[in-house]
Amino acid sequence: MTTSARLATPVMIPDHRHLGSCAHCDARPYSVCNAIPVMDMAKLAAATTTGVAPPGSCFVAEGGKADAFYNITSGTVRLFKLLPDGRRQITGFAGVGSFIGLAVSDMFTFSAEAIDLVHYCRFSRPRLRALLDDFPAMEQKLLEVTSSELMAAQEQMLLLGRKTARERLASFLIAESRQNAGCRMPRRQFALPMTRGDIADYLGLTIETVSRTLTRLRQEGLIEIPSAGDIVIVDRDGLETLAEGLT
Amino acid sequence: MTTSARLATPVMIPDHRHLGSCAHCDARPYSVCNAIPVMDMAKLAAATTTGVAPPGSCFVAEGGKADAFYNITSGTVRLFKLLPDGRRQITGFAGVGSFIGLAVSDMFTFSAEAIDLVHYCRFSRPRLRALLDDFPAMEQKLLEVTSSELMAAQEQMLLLGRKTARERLASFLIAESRQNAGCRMPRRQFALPMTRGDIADYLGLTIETVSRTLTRLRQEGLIEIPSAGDIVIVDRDGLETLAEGLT
DNA sequence: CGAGCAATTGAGACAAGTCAAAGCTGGTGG
DNA sequence: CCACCAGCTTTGACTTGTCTCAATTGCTCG
Repeated sequence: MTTSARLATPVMIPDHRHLGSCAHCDARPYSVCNAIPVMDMAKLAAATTTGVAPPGSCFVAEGGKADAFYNITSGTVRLFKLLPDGRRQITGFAGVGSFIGLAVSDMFTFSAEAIDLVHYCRFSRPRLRALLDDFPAMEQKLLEVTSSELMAAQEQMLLLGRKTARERLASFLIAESRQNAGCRMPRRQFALPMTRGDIADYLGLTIETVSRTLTRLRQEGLIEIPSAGDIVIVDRDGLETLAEGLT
Repeated sequence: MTTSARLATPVMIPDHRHLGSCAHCDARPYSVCNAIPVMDMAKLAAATTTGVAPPGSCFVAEGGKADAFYNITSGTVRLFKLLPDGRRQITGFAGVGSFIGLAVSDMFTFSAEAIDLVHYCRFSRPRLRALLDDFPAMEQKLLEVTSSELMAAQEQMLLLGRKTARERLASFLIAESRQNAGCRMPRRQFALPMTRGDIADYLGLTIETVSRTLTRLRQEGLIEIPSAGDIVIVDRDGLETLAEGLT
Protein backbone atom coordinates (compact mmCIF):
# COMPACT_ATOMS: atom_id res chain seq x y z
CA MET A 1 0.00 0.00 0.00
CA THR A 2 1.38 3.36 -0.94
CA THR A 3 -0.01 6.86 -0.48
CA SER A 4 -3.75 7.24 -0.50
CA ALA A 5 -4.41 10.52 -2.25
CA ARG A 6 -8.07 9.98 -2.89
CA LEU A 7 -9.75 12.99 -4.33
CA ALA A 8 -11.51 14.85 -1.61
CA THR A 9 -15.10 15.43 -2.62
CA PRO A 10 -15.45 19.17 -2.09
CA VAL A 11 -18.95 18.89 -0.69
CA MET A 12 -19.36 21.05 2.37
CA ILE A 13 -22.05 19.79 4.61
CA PRO A 14 -23.70 22.23 6.99
CA ASP A 15 -22.44 21.63 10.45
CA HIS A 16 -25.44 22.04 12.68
CA ARG A 17 -24.14 19.90 15.48
CA HIS A 18 -21.54 22.45 16.46
CA LEU A 19 -23.65 25.54 16.51
CA GLY A 20 -24.39 25.01 20.16
CA SER A 21 -21.81 25.51 22.89
CA CYS A 22 -19.20 22.97 23.90
CA ALA A 23 -21.67 21.83 26.56
CA HIS A 24 -23.65 19.96 23.92
CA CYS A 25 -20.61 18.59 22.11
CA ASP A 26 -20.97 14.91 21.21
CA ALA A 27 -17.32 14.37 22.03
CA ARG A 28 -17.32 16.05 25.43
CA PRO A 29 -17.70 12.89 27.50
CA TYR A 30 -14.75 11.29 25.68
CA SER A 31 -12.50 14.30 25.40
CA VAL A 32 -9.90 16.20 27.38
CA CYS A 33 -12.32 19.13 27.20
CA ASN A 34 -14.36 17.66 30.02
CA ALA A 35 -11.58 18.74 32.38
CA ILE A 36 -13.03 22.23 32.02
CA PRO A 37 -16.04 22.75 34.25
CA VAL A 38 -19.42 23.67 32.77
CA MET A 39 -19.28 27.16 34.27
CA ASP A 40 -16.16 27.96 32.23
CA MET A 41 -17.47 26.51 29.01
CA ALA A 42 -17.59 29.92 27.38
CA LYS A 43 -13.80 30.25 27.61
CA LEU A 44 -13.44 26.86 26.00
CA ALA A 45 -15.87 27.68 23.21
CA ALA A 46 -14.07 30.97 22.59
CA ALA A 47 -10.76 29.17 22.05
CA THR A 48 -12.02 26.89 19.31
CA THR A 49 -13.35 26.90 15.79
CA THR A 50 -15.15 23.93 14.26
CA GLY A 51 -14.59 22.42 10.84
CA VAL A 52 -15.34 19.52 8.56
CA ALA A 53 -12.90 17.31 6.66
CA PRO A 54 -14.34 15.34 3.72
CA PRO A 55 -13.29 11.69 3.27
CA GLY A 56 -9.71 11.40 2.07
CA SER A 57 -8.73 14.94 2.95
CA CYS A 58 -5.53 15.55 4.83
CA PHE A 59 -5.67 18.10 7.63
CA VAL A 60 -2.33 17.49 9.33
CA ALA A 61 0.74 16.97 7.15
CA GLU A 62 4.06 15.50 8.29
CA GLY A 63 6.65 18.24 8.10
CA GLY A 64 3.99 20.96 8.08
CA LYS A 65 3.85 23.71 10.65
CA ALA A 66 2.39 22.45 13.92
CA ASP A 67 0.18 25.45 14.51
CA ALA A 68 -3.01 23.81 15.76
CA PHE A 69 -4.59 20.95 17.65
CA TYR A 70 -7.70 19.06 16.65
CA ASN A 71 -10.35 17.37 18.70
CA ILE A 72 -12.41 14.89 16.68
CA THR A 73 -16.15 15.23 17.27
CA SER A 74 -17.32 12.71 14.65
CA GLY A 75 -15.87 10.36 12.07
CA THR A 76 -12.57 8.47 11.96
CA VAL A 77 -9.07 9.68 11.11
CA ARG A 78 -5.97 7.74 10.12
CA LEU A 79 -2.66 8.92 11.56
CA PHE A 80 0.41 7.79 9.64
CA LYS A 81 4.03 8.24 8.71
CA LEU A 82 5.54 7.70 5.27
CA LEU A 83 8.95 6.61 4.01
CA PRO A 84 10.27 8.50 0.97
CA ASP A 85 9.43 5.58 -1.34
CA GLY A 86 5.80 5.58 -0.23
CA ARG A 87 5.77 2.80 2.33
CA ARG A 88 3.21 3.81 4.93
CA GLN A 89 2.77 2.97 8.59
CA ILE A 90 -0.51 3.89 10.18
CA THR A 91 0.26 4.64 13.82
CA GLY A 92 -3.34 4.81 14.92
CA PHE A 93 -6.93 5.61 14.16
CA ALA A 94 -8.49 8.59 15.90
CA GLY A 95 -12.19 8.54 16.63
CA VAL A 96 -14.64 10.72 18.54
CA GLY A 97 -12.91 12.49 21.44
CA SER A 98 -9.38 11.92 20.19
CA PHE A 99 -6.98 14.79 20.51
CA ILE A 100 -4.59 15.18 17.57
CA GLY A 101 -1.64 17.46 17.13
CA LEU A 102 0.76 17.15 20.03
CA ALA A 103 4.17 18.13 18.72
CA VAL A 104 7.43 18.77 20.47
CA SER A 105 9.12 20.71 17.70
CA ASP A 106 7.23 23.22 15.58
CA MET A 107 6.60 20.64 12.88
CA PHE A 108 4.23 17.70 12.78
CA THR A 109 5.97 14.34 12.67
CA PHE A 110 2.94 12.53 11.24
CA SER A 111 0.00 13.10 8.92
CA ALA A 112 -3.72 12.85 9.56
CA GLU A 113 -6.38 12.07 6.94
CA ALA A 114 -10.13 11.78 7.28
CA ILE A 115 -11.36 8.27 6.50
CA ASP A 116 -15.04 9.16 6.45
CA LEU A 117 -16.68 12.54 7.01
CA VAL A 118 -14.90 14.07 9.97
CA HIS A 119 -16.07 16.92 12.18
CA TYR A 120 -13.47 18.50 14.36
CA CYS A 121 -12.81 21.29 16.78
CA ARG A 122 -9.62 23.27 16.17
CA PHE A 123 -7.45 24.99 18.81
CA SER A 124 -4.64 27.26 17.69
CA ARG A 125 -1.44 26.52 19.59
CA PRO A 126 -1.30 29.79 21.57
CA ARG A 127 -4.98 29.51 22.49
CA LEU A 128 -4.57 25.98 23.74
CA ARG A 129 -1.51 27.04 25.71
CA ALA A 130 -3.52 29.83 27.35
CA LEU A 131 -6.32 27.41 28.13
CA LEU A 132 -3.91 24.91 29.70
CA ASP A 133 -2.37 27.66 31.81
CA ASP A 134 -5.84 28.68 32.97
CA PHE A 135 -6.94 25.13 33.69
CA PRO A 136 -4.20 22.91 35.11
CA ALA A 137 -6.79 20.14 35.29
CA MET A 138 -6.85 20.11 31.51
CA GLU A 139 -3.07 19.84 31.30
CA GLN A 140 -3.25 16.97 33.76
CA LYS A 141 -5.93 15.30 31.68
CA LEU A 142 -3.82 15.81 28.56
CA LEU A 143 -0.92 14.10 30.28
CA GLU A 144 -3.18 11.18 31.18
CA VAL A 145 -4.43 10.86 27.63
CA THR A 146 -0.91 11.10 26.22
CA SER A 147 0.39 8.48 28.67
CA SER A 148 -2.45 6.26 27.66
CA GLU A 149 -1.57 6.66 23.99
CA LEU A 150 2.05 5.91 24.77
CA MET A 151 1.00 2.65 26.38
CA ALA A 152 -1.14 1.80 23.38
CA ALA A 153 1.88 2.54 21.19
CA GLN A 154 3.99 0.13 23.24
CA GLU A 155 1.34 -2.54 22.84
CA GLN A 156 1.42 -1.89 19.10
CA MET A 157 5.21 -2.25 19.08
CA LEU A 158 4.77 -5.68 20.65
CA LEU A 159 2.28 -6.51 17.91
CA LEU A 160 4.48 -5.23 15.07
CA GLY A 161 7.70 -6.69 16.37
CA ARG A 162 6.65 -10.05 17.70
CA LYS A 163 3.19 -11.20 16.62
CA THR A 164 2.26 -13.34 13.60
CA ALA A 165 -0.26 -12.18 11.01
CA ARG A 166 -3.04 -14.21 12.65
CA GLU A 167 -2.23 -12.80 16.07
CA ARG A 168 -2.15 -9.26 14.67
CA LEU A 169 -5.58 -9.55 13.10
CA ALA A 170 -7.01 -11.17 16.22
CA SER A 171 -5.58 -8.36 18.39
CA PHE A 172 -6.90 -5.76 15.98
CA LEU A 173 -10.42 -7.16 15.90
CA ILE A 174 -10.58 -7.48 19.69
CA ALA A 175 -9.38 -3.90 20.08
CA GLU A 176 -11.87 -2.61 17.51
CA SER A 177 -14.72 -4.40 19.24
CA ARG A 178 -13.88 -2.43 22.37
CA GLN A 179 -13.55 0.86 20.50
CA ASN A 180 -15.58 3.53 22.29
CA ALA A 181 -17.26 0.87 24.38
CA GLY A 182 -16.00 2.67 27.49
CA CYS A 183 -16.92 0.52 30.45
CA ARG A 184 -19.75 -1.11 28.52
CA MET A 185 -19.48 -4.59 27.05
CA PRO A 186 -17.32 -4.92 23.93
CA ARG A 187 -19.52 -5.30 20.88
CA ARG A 188 -20.18 -8.60 19.15
CA GLN A 189 -20.75 -6.90 15.82
CA PHE A 190 -19.16 -3.68 14.58
CA ALA A 191 -18.21 -1.74 11.48
CA LEU A 192 -14.68 -1.19 10.24
CA PRO A 193 -14.56 2.30 8.74
CA MET A 194 -11.11 1.70 7.22
CA THR A 195 -10.10 -0.23 4.10
CA ARG A 196 -8.06 -3.44 3.95
CA GLY A 197 -5.14 -1.27 2.88
CA ASP A 198 -5.47 0.81 6.04
CA ILE A 199 -5.61 -2.30 8.19
CA ALA A 200 -2.54 -3.69 6.42
CA ASP A 201 -0.58 -0.49 6.94
CA TYR A 202 -1.65 -0.41 10.58
CA LEU A 203 -0.62 -4.02 11.26
CA GLY A 204 2.58 -4.01 9.20
CA LEU A 205 1.21 -6.48 6.64
CA THR A 206 0.07 -6.43 3.01
CA ILE A 207 -3.51 -6.16 1.79
CA GLU A 208 -3.35 -9.74 0.53
CA THR A 209 -2.21 -11.12 3.87
CA VAL A 210 -4.94 -9.22 5.70
CA SER A 211 -7.56 -10.56 3.32
CA ARG A 212 -6.30 -14.14 3.43
CA THR A 213 -5.99 -14.09 7.21
CA LEU A 214 -9.51 -12.74 7.72
CA THR A 215 -10.82 -15.42 5.36
CA ARG A 216 -9.03 -18.06 7.40
CA LEU A 217 -10.40 -16.72 10.72
CA ARG A 218 -13.86 -16.88 9.15
CA GLN A 219 -13.35 -20.43 7.88
CA GLU A 220 -12.24 -21.47 11.36
CA GLY A 221 -15.46 -20.10 12.82
CA LEU A 222 -13.86 -17.38 14.94
CA ILE A 223 -15.56 -14.51 13.08
CA GLU A 224 -18.18 -13.76 10.46
CA ILE A 225 -17.82 -11.14 7.72
CA PRO A 226 -21.34 -10.05 6.60
CA SER A 227 -19.70 -7.52 4.29
CA ALA A 228 -16.13 -6.31 3.89
CA GLY A 229 -16.80 -3.44 6.30
CA ASP A 230 -18.55 -5.45 9.01
CA ILE A 231 -17.30 -7.98 11.50
CA VAL A 232 -19.10 -10.32 13.87
CA ILE A 233 -17.09 -11.92 16.61
CA VAL A 234 -18.33 -15.48 16.98
CA ASP A 235 -15.73 -16.94 19.33
CA ARG A 236 -14.39 -14.10 21.47
CA ASP A 237 -12.44 -16.36 23.81
CA GLY A 238 -10.74 -18.07 20.90
CA LEU A 239 -9.88 -14.75 19.33
CA GLU A 240 -8.49 -13.36 22.60
CA THR A 241 -6.39 -16.46 23.16
CA LEU A 242 -5.01 -16.06 19.67
CA ALA A 243 -4.35 -12.36 20.22
CA GLU A 244 -2.28 -13.17 23.32
CA GLY A 245 -0.11 -15.50 21.28
CA LEU A 246 -1.32 -18.73 22.87
CA THR A 247 -1.78 -21.47 20.20
CA MET B 1 15.20 -14.34 22.39
CA THR B 2 13.08 -15.18 25.39
CA THR B 3 13.16 -13.82 28.94
CA SER B 4 16.46 -12.63 30.29
CA ALA B 5 16.44 -13.59 33.92
CA ARG B 6 20.13 -13.20 34.52
CA LEU B 7 21.03 -13.58 38.14
CA ALA B 8 21.38 -10.19 39.69
CA THR B 9 24.75 -9.95 41.31
CA PRO B 10 23.79 -8.83 44.80
CA VAL B 11 26.71 -6.49 45.15
CA MET B 12 25.66 -3.21 46.66
CA ILE B 13 27.95 -0.44 45.68
CA PRO B 14 28.08 2.64 47.90
CA ASP B 15 26.22 5.43 46.26
CA HIS B 16 28.29 8.52 46.93
CA ARG B 17 27.04 10.46 43.97
CA HIS B 18 23.60 10.88 45.46
CA LEU B 19 24.48 11.98 48.91
CA GLY B 20 24.42 15.60 47.80
CA SER B 21 21.22 17.44 46.97
CA CYS B 22 19.35 17.23 43.68
CA ALA B 23 21.28 20.34 42.67
CA HIS B 24 24.36 18.22 42.00
CA CYS B 25 22.49 15.40 40.32
CA ASP B 26 24.20 14.17 37.15
CA ALA B 27 20.83 13.71 35.52
CA ARG B 28 19.43 17.14 36.33
CA PRO B 29 20.24 18.81 33.01
CA TYR B 30 18.50 15.95 31.14
CA SER B 31 15.58 15.37 33.45
CA VAL B 32 12.09 16.68 34.14
CA CYS B 33 13.42 17.65 37.57
CA ASN B 34 15.02 20.74 36.09
CA ALA B 35 11.52 22.24 35.86
CA ILE B 36 11.85 22.82 39.60
CA PRO B 37 13.87 25.94 40.38
CA VAL B 38 17.05 25.72 42.44
CA MET B 39 15.44 27.57 45.35
CA ASP B 40 12.86 24.78 45.74
CA MET B 41 15.34 21.97 45.42
CA ALA B 42 14.83 20.93 49.04
CA LYS B 43 11.20 20.02 48.32
CA LEU B 44 12.35 17.93 45.39
CA ALA B 45 15.03 16.17 47.40
CA ALA B 46 12.52 15.46 50.18
CA ALA B 47 10.20 13.67 47.75
CA THR B 48 12.78 11.20 46.53
CA THR B 49 14.92 8.29 47.66
CA THR B 50 17.88 7.02 45.67
CA GLY B 51 18.73 3.44 44.84
CA VAL B 52 20.92 1.14 42.81
CA ALA B 53 19.89 -1.70 40.52
CA PRO B 54 22.58 -4.27 39.67
CA PRO B 55 22.89 -5.51 36.08
CA GLY B 56 20.01 -7.81 35.14
CA SER B 57 17.79 -6.82 38.03
CA CYS B 58 14.19 -5.97 37.37
CA PHE B 59 12.78 -2.95 39.19
CA VAL B 60 9.48 -2.48 37.38
CA ALA B 61 7.41 -5.57 36.56
CA GLU B 62 4.54 -5.73 34.08
CA GLY B 63 1.36 -6.35 36.03
CA GLY B 64 2.96 -5.16 39.26
CA LYS B 65 1.53 -2.34 41.34
CA ALA B 66 2.42 1.03 39.81
CA ASP B 67 3.34 2.67 43.07
CA ALA B 68 6.44 4.61 42.09
CA PHE B 69 8.29 6.50 39.39
CA TYR B 70 11.98 6.29 38.63
CA ASN B 71 14.40 8.82 37.28
CA ILE B 72 17.59 7.23 35.93
CA THR B 73 20.75 9.00 37.08
CA SER B 74 23.28 6.58 35.59
CA GLY B 75 23.36 3.37 33.56
CA THR B 76 20.97 1.98 30.96
CA VAL B 77 17.62 0.25 31.37
CA ARG B 78 15.67 -1.91 28.96
CA LEU B 79 11.89 -1.45 28.90
CA PHE B 80 9.94 -4.36 27.47
CA LYS B 81 6.73 -6.30 27.17
CA LEU B 82 6.39 -10.08 27.04
CA LEU B 83 3.95 -12.47 25.43
CA PRO B 84 2.94 -15.48 27.55
CA ASP B 85 5.21 -17.80 25.54
CA GLY B 86 8.24 -15.61 26.24
CA ARG B 87 8.47 -13.58 23.04
CA ARG B 88 9.84 -10.21 24.08
CA GLN B 89 9.55 -6.75 22.58
CA ILE B 90 11.86 -4.09 23.94
CA THR B 91 9.98 -0.81 23.63
CA GLY B 92 12.93 1.37 24.46
CA PHE B 93 16.15 1.89 26.32
CA ALA B 94 16.18 4.41 29.14
CA GLY B 95 19.40 6.25 29.91
CA VAL B 96 20.45 9.12 32.15
CA GLY B 97 17.57 11.54 32.73
CA SER B 98 14.82 9.17 31.56
CA PHE B 99 11.66 9.11 33.57
CA ILE B 100 10.12 5.65 33.96
CA GLY B 101 6.83 4.62 35.44
CA LEU B 102 3.96 6.55 33.91
CA ALA B 103 0.90 4.39 34.22
CA VAL B 104 -2.74 5.09 33.60
CA SER B 105 -4.17 2.24 35.61
CA ASP B 106 -2.67 1.15 38.91
CA MET B 107 -0.60 -1.54 37.25
CA PHE B 108 2.51 -1.27 35.12
CA THR B 109 2.02 -2.37 31.53
CA PHE B 110 5.71 -3.01 30.93
CA SER B 111 8.83 -4.19 32.74
CA ALA B 112 12.15 -2.47 33.31
CA GLU B 113 15.50 -4.20 33.85
CA ALA B 114 18.92 -2.73 34.47
CA ILE B 115 21.35 -3.55 31.66
CA ASP B 116 24.46 -2.33 33.46
CA LEU B 117 24.76 -0.83 36.95
CA VAL B 118 21.86 1.60 37.28
CA HIS B 119 21.47 4.42 39.77
CA TYR B 120 18.03 5.88 40.11
CA CYS B 121 15.91 8.29 42.03
CA ARG B 122 12.55 7.01 43.20
CA PHE B 123 9.34 9.02 43.67
CA SER B 124 6.35 7.40 45.31
CA ARG B 125 3.17 8.08 43.39
CA PRO B 126 1.50 10.34 45.98
CA ARG B 127 4.70 12.32 46.47
CA LEU B 128 5.10 12.87 42.76
CA ARG B 129 1.45 13.91 42.54
CA ALA B 130 1.99 16.46 45.30
CA LEU B 131 5.10 17.75 43.58
CA LEU B 132 3.28 18.13 40.27
CA ASP B 133 0.47 20.00 41.97
CA ASP B 134 3.01 22.33 43.58
CA PHE B 135 4.95 22.87 40.36
CA PRO B 136 2.76 23.04 37.25
CA ALA B 137 5.97 23.67 35.29
CA MET B 138 7.00 20.12 36.12
CA GLU B 139 3.70 18.72 34.93
CA GLN B 140 4.12 20.68 31.73
CA LYS B 141 7.64 19.34 31.31
CA LEU B 142 6.37 15.83 31.94
CA LEU B 143 3.79 16.31 29.19
CA GLU B 144 6.56 17.45 26.84
CA VAL B 145 8.72 14.46 27.65
CA THR B 146 5.80 12.07 27.27
CA SER B 147 4.79 13.62 23.93
CA SER B 148 8.34 13.26 22.80
CA GLU B 149 8.36 9.59 23.76
CA LEU B 150 5.10 9.09 21.94
CA MET B 151 6.65 10.49 18.79
CA ALA B 152 9.66 8.22 19.21
CA ALA B 153 7.23 5.32 19.61
CA GLN B 154 5.54 6.26 16.34
CA GLU B 155 8.90 6.35 14.60
CA GLN B 156 9.59 2.89 16.02
CA MET B 157 6.23 1.64 14.71
CA LEU B 158 7.31 2.78 11.24
CA LEU B 159 10.56 0.87 11.72
CA LEU B 160 8.88 -2.30 12.99
CA GLY B 161 6.03 -2.29 10.51
CA ARG B 162 7.71 -1.18 7.32
CA LYS B 163 11.51 -1.26 7.35
CA THR B 164 13.80 -4.10 6.25
CA ALA B 165 16.41 -5.61 8.58
CA ARG B 166 19.16 -3.46 7.01
CA GLU B 167 17.10 -0.31 7.37
CA ARG B 168 16.28 -1.17 11.00
CA LEU B 169 19.93 -1.62 11.93
CA ALA B 170 20.92 1.55 10.09
CA SER B 171 18.18 3.52 11.88
CA PHE B 172 19.20 2.04 15.20
CA LEU B 173 22.87 2.87 14.81
CA ILE B 174 22.13 6.43 13.69
CA ALA B 175 19.81 6.92 16.68
CA GLU B 176 22.36 5.46 19.11
CA SER B 177 25.07 7.74 17.75
CA ARG B 178 22.87 10.69 18.70
CA GLN B 179 22.04 9.27 22.13
CA ASN B 180 22.56 11.96 24.77
CA ALA B 181 24.38 14.08 22.22
CA GLY B 182 21.88 16.86 22.90
CA CYS B 183 22.59 19.64 20.44
CA ARG B 184 26.19 18.49 20.07
CA MET B 185 27.42 16.55 17.06
CA PRO B 186 26.38 12.90 16.89
CA ARG B 187 29.30 10.66 17.78
CA ARG B 188 31.39 8.81 15.22
CA GLN B 189 32.25 6.10 17.72
CA PHE B 190 30.12 4.87 20.61
CA ALA B 191 29.44 1.94 22.88
CA LEU B 192 26.37 -0.29 22.78
CA PRO B 193 25.56 -1.26 26.37
CA MET B 194 23.01 -3.86 25.24
CA THR B 195 23.51 -7.37 23.86
CA ARG B 196 22.66 -8.58 20.34
CA GLY B 197 19.61 -10.20 21.89
CA ASP B 198 18.44 -6.86 23.24
CA ILE B 199 18.97 -5.22 19.86
CA ALA B 200 17.06 -8.03 18.17
CA ASP B 201 14.14 -7.72 20.56
CA TYR B 202 14.13 -3.95 20.09
CA LEU B 203 14.16 -4.13 16.30
CA GLY B 204 11.75 -7.06 15.93
CA LEU B 205 14.44 -9.37 14.52
CA THR B 206 16.41 -12.41 15.68
CA ILE B 207 19.91 -12.40 17.11
CA GLU B 208 21.20 -14.12 14.00
CA THR B 209 19.72 -11.54 11.66
CA VAL B 210 21.16 -8.70 13.74
CA SER B 211 24.59 -10.31 13.66
CA ARG B 212 24.50 -11.09 9.95
CA THR B 213 23.23 -7.62 9.08
CA LEU B 214 25.91 -5.88 11.15
CA THR B 215 28.55 -8.05 9.48
CA ARG B 216 27.20 -7.05 6.08
CA LEU B 217 27.18 -3.33 6.97
CA ARG B 218 30.79 -3.73 8.04
CA GLN B 219 31.76 -5.58 4.85
CA GLU B 220 30.17 -2.80 2.84
CA GLY B 221 32.30 -0.23 4.60
CA LEU B 222 29.44 1.63 6.30
CA ILE B 223 30.58 0.82 9.83
CA GLU B 224 33.43 -0.72 11.79
CA ILE B 225 33.01 -3.03 14.79
CA PRO B 226 36.16 -2.82 16.96
CA SER B 227 34.48 -5.16 19.42
CA ALA B 228 30.93 -6.49 19.74
CA GLY B 229 30.03 -3.64 22.06
CA ASP B 230 31.56 -0.81 20.04
CA ILE B 231 30.55 0.79 16.76
CA VAL B 232 32.31 3.26 14.52
CA ILE B 233 30.25 4.98 11.87
CA VAL B 234 32.41 5.22 8.77
CA ASP B 235 29.88 6.40 6.20
CA ARG B 236 27.22 8.39 8.05
CA ASP B 237 25.53 9.65 4.90
CA GLY B 238 25.28 6.16 3.51
CA LEU B 239 23.85 4.88 6.76
CA GLU B 240 21.31 7.69 6.97
CA THR B 241 20.22 7.14 3.40
CA LEU B 242 19.73 3.48 4.20
CA ALA B 243 17.83 4.31 7.40
CA GLU B 244 15.39 6.45 5.40
CA GLY B 245 14.67 3.53 3.12
CA LEU B 246 16.34 4.97 0.03
CA THR B 247 18.33 2.28 -1.88
C1' DC C 1 43.51 -23.01 31.35
C1' DG C 2 38.82 -23.91 30.66
C1' DA C 3 33.78 -23.20 31.71
C1' DG C 4 30.10 -20.52 30.29
C1' DC C 5 28.00 -17.19 27.74
C1' DA C 6 27.73 -14.14 23.68
C1' DA C 7 28.45 -13.66 18.94
C1' DT C 8 29.12 -15.39 14.41
C1' DT C 9 28.37 -18.26 10.45
C1' DG C 10 26.05 -21.82 7.58
C1' DA C 11 22.19 -24.61 5.54
C1' DG C 12 17.58 -25.31 4.94
C1' DA C 13 12.47 -24.11 6.02
C1' DC C 14 8.62 -21.24 6.06
C1' DA C 15 5.60 -17.12 6.79
C1' DA C 16 4.60 -13.36 4.46
C1' DG C 17 5.47 -10.71 0.23
C1' DT C 18 4.96 -10.05 -4.86
C1' DC C 19 2.76 -10.49 -9.12
C1' DA C 20 -1.34 -11.55 -11.52
C1' DA C 21 -6.13 -12.47 -12.33
C1' DA C 22 -10.84 -12.64 -11.13
C1' DG C 23 -14.95 -11.15 -8.17
C1' DC C 24 -17.72 -7.65 -6.02
C1' DT C 25 -19.88 -3.27 -5.27
C1' DG C 26 -21.42 1.28 -5.63
C1' DG C 27 -21.90 5.21 -8.48
C1' DT C 28 -22.73 7.38 -13.19
C1' DG C 29 -24.68 8.24 -17.34
C1' DG C 30 -26.84 6.71 -21.61
C1' DC D 1 -33.23 0.73 -15.62
C1' DC D 2 -29.25 -1.30 -16.50
C1' DA D 3 -24.56 -1.44 -18.51
C1' DC D 4 -20.21 -0.03 -17.44
C1' DC D 5 -16.39 1.77 -14.98
C1' DA D 6 -13.27 2.26 -11.10
C1' DG D 7 -11.73 0.89 -7.00
C1' DC D 8 -11.73 -2.44 -3.37
C1' DT D 9 -11.41 -7.22 -2.15
C1' DT D 10 -10.43 -11.93 -2.73
C1' DT D 11 -7.89 -15.84 -4.41
C1' DG D 12 -4.00 -18.29 -6.68
C1' DA D 13 0.89 -19.33 -7.90
C1' DC D 14 5.39 -18.37 -7.02
C1' DT D 15 9.41 -15.80 -4.70
C1' DT D 16 12.09 -14.26 -0.95
C1' DG D 17 13.67 -12.18 3.39
C1' DT D 18 13.96 -13.62 7.66
C1' DC D 19 13.70 -17.39 10.98
C1' DT D 20 15.10 -21.84 12.82
C1' DC D 21 18.27 -25.18 13.92
C1' DA D 22 22.97 -26.31 14.38
C1' DA D 23 27.88 -25.85 14.64
C1' DT D 24 31.86 -22.98 15.54
C1' DT D 25 34.39 -19.13 17.25
C1' DG D 26 35.56 -15.61 20.55
C1' DC D 27 35.59 -13.36 24.99
C1' DT D 28 35.50 -12.92 30.12
C1' DC D 29 36.30 -14.30 34.44
C1' DG D 30 37.27 -17.55 37.97
